[in-house]
Amino acid sequence: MHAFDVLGDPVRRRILELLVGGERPSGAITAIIREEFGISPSAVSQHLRVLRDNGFATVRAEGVHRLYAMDPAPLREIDTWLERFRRFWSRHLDGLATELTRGGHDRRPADGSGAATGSGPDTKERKEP
Amino acid sequence: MHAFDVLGDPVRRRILELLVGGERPSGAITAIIREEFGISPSAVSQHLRVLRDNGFATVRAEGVHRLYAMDPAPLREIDTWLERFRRFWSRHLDGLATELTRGGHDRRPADGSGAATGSGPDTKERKEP
DNA sequence: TCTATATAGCAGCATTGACTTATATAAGCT
DNA sequence: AGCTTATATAAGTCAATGCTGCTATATAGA
Repeated sequence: MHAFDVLGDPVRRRILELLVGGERPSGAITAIIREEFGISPSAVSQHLRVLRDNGFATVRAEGVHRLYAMDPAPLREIDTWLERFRRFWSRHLDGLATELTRGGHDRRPADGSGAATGSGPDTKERKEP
Repeated sequence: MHAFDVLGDPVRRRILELLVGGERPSGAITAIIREEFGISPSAVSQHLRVLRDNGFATVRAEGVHRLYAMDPAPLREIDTWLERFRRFWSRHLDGLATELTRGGHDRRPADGSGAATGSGPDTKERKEP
């Protein structure tokens, strides 16, 4: 599952937001999510699993409780991916306008052979058997 | 469809990467994607639709061609959402360690009543009928 | 040891999403 | 007008995902 897919779910995003404040026991997370989204503890547990399995969170046991903590690694990757687009909104807006108009018309051979500006697909998880 | 769901698909991510270089006709995009992912033109068209419908891209007709361009708005929103997590990896790594340990143990009442650090769910698209 | 609490895992069902194939619309050429 | 190219839409299929309800495991305390 790709990091973006993990973040596609509002419950998982919310859990991460909760973990920004630091470690929390599964039970506390479950209580809040249950109240806000009205889903079962089992469902929450499954979301926690997805977060674990994809490196967004780590767990450690303390007695009966499982303490979840955020692991920023995947978010950081996303941040990196966003980097290439950032020039569209950071810096001066003038620069943006220039980008859009100039790049579009004549810089693209549009024959699809050469490597595109994006220097290659970021992931080829699919097809190409 | 949430912005993260849109980006969950590798084909759509790739298309956006292609659009960073500026406007491109549907045909050119289709050719590249077809080659890299091996999917039909129809499938590509459907991905373009998703990008349009969710504000990631805009189109303008020029003769028979449809020229697609990136619209950075949704990516920017994502960038904003990431903001609250950024302290985990930017700045000095020392700061991170501090965050993790300190926040976890004593700052959380963990009773689920008070508003969490995240000041509320970011989206409640689900449940709560 | 027996019971209660905290949490994870599994089976089954419903929904959603990504493809493919077939068809429609529109521009441009002859 | 009729044909071709470029692109979008419709219908149908299949796999993946999220949820509920049930069950399993483990710690703590009586």
